[in-house]
Amino acid sequence: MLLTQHLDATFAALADPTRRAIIARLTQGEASVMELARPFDMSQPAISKHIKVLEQAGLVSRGQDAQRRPCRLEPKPLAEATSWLEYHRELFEARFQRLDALLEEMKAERRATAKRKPTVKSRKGVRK
Amino acid sequence: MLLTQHLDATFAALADPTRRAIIARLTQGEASVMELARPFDMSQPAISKHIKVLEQAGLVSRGQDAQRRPCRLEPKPLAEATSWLEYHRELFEARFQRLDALLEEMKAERRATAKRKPTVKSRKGVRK
DNA sequence: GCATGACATAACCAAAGAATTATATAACCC
DNA sequence: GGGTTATATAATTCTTTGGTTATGTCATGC
Repeated sequence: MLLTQHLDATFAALADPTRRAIIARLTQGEASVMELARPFDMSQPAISKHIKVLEQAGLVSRGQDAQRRPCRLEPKPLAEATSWLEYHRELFEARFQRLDALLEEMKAERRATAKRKPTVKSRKGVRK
Repeated sequence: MLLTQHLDATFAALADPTRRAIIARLTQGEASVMELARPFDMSQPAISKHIKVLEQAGLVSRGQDAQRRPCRLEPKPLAEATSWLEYHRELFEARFQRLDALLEEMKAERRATAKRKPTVKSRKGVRK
């Protein structure tokens, strides 16, 4: 599967509060479906479905322990999601620093050429 | 709004490839709806809807420039999402380190009490 | 004032998602 | 083997989502 589809599945899985709570629980170690279901006011099949979503997104994998199917957290998709966010946040920050630099530059420029002519029209929204 | 609802909205917004592409574009600076729409084989209203989703999640805010409504990226929701992921990844890692320690401990124990009696039943899936 | 360009809104549709209840499966325990 | 426990699957319902086309709005520029 492509990275973009991974991310689709991962972010979609993370978009549900029940599923995030399940993930949070699983950071503390493996748990069976029943254990995961306990805190929620929700039917067992509903929890099973949530787990299936997490599993299909690769966020969770499962073992076998008698009748139990213990769930454990898989770090990779979380890492991919984090990585996407970090990467774009950095791009954005970099842009901001360039903007800062540009603003400084413009300020200097303005000092140099002060009051040559009035600005034509004030436009809100800085455009590239 | 509660943090959990923020996260619902943010992750849901991030779960769509078109919206992630829009975000990626916006790391490079503001853009109008038309500019954002250009790369996609999709109607303008479709893009407007995606932007509305991003806006309602707080990921994007908009200015006014004549008839244009330039979009810019808002870093806060991205930061919140990243923070949630980082936090839980750390919890998970910590757990892993404890598990490592435990495994070491058990290994030592096993060396000390070697072959006292055979294990009762092999159970797959480590339970807490 | 009127045509144009940029965008939003409305009405609609198909597909996906989140829940339910009822039922099946499958391993254990006596 | 039969009851119990853990979990999965099926059928159903309701809502949300992601797209469409058609139309409305509003600022601009001639």
